[in-house]
Amino acid sequence: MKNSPSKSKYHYGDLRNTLLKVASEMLKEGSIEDISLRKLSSRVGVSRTAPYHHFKDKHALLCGIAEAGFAQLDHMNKKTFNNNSFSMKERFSIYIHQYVNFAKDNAELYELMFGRTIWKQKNSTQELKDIAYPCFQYQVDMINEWQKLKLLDSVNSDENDALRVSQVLWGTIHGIAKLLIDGIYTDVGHVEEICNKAVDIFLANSRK
Amino acid sequence: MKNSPSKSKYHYGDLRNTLLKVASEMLKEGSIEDISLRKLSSRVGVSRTAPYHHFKDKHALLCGIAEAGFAQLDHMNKKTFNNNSFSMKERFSIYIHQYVNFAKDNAELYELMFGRTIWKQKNSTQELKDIAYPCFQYQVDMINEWQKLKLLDSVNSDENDALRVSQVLWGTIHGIAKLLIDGIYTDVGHVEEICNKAVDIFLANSRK
DNA sequence: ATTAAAATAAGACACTGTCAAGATCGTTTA
DNA sequence: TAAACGATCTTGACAGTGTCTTATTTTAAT
Repeated sequence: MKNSPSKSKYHYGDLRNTLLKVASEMLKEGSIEDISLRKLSSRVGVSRTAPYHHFKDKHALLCGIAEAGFAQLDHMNKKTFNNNSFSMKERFSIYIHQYVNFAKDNAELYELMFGRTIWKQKNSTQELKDIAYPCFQYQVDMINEWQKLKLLDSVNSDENDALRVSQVLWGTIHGIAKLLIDGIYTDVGHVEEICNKAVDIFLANSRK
Repeated sequence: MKNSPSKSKYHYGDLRNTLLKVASEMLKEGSIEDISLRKLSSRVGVSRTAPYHHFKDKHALLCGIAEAGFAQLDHMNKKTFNNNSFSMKERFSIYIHQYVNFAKDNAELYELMFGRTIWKQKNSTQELKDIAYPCFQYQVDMINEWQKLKLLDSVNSDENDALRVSQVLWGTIHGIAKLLIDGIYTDVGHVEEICNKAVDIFLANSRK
């Protein structure tokens, strides 16, 4: 009876992925705080402690959700950066808008990916780091390229300058995103204009 | 016996302020999540439900702590902006550095002031709004002034431009602060350099 | 002095994460 | 085939949380 996986009911099947999937759904419906292992378990139709056979603890499960988010974000960035139908200047603008909109449209997921819940405590899963760090790095690489193309300002005498610009730029888009999704910028309506302004400021020195 | 306030023990004295004070201490020792009403109460030496006569709920107490933070931040900003011993350009730079360092040195307090714990849910205390909103506004006002002085870029044709620059700048310093205190920028050592870079970028158009 | 109000406490409830001990299944081994 | 084993799932239990309700005590006001 190898072809009837749902016969026994005791062994769920692919519980790990089901938990991740349903938890992601819950994240879209409500906030991170609303996710409890007990509610998740009961929704999946399994006992409260069943998840502990697939995740070390709740924290590890949250890391698992964030992983998928980083894969998505990374893919999006790469697609944009390598899209030859736009000029580099356009791609830079698209990158900014896309990043902020990703955060806006997936607020709770973004909060999970870049929030203190995961990173503050040092117990971030190794699997998560393996996906997140390259994603971080790719953004730095993009900015390095844009600097080489003189699209972004760079001080050649300082070898750390590229890194500094990266850090400030990332800070900017991350900050805008955070102020939006945390409800401090109350009007979500002018996101595009805010992003346009950010693009202008960072491109300021490259417009002749 | 009106002059011996600590005689009865049943009526604490100024429990409200004591709770705020001790809770602030706990915030400096650990993280926000470590603050529970029960631990706080027992530390103050009072029953678990006593705080409910001075705060509607835990959320209101946290708002109370944040209030003091906003007062402190607002005072700091005003002091800097009105310090005639520095040029306006210097004051701008000091503002940036001071803001980020405030966040870095009071990480948990900053998290409370600008984090989702307070703002995401719409039940922020009116008292908090009355302190926070003017604090927000003062920063916009500063930036407006700097734009009028041509220190920061401004497009006169667009009346919303000043607001947009404000939003991007605030996003930048908020984002840098957040990436630092949430543990995503792992090296806190280069804060000053990052801030310097941010200053450079925003002042780019004003240096002739 | 009596009464009202304010402040504190204790009990209870529904949640939470997670540990320990048993139950059941599929797979491997002898 | 039978037995053993490990992976998976369940139930029970514990400590912790915020907060509601009810009772007690103190202070203030009349």
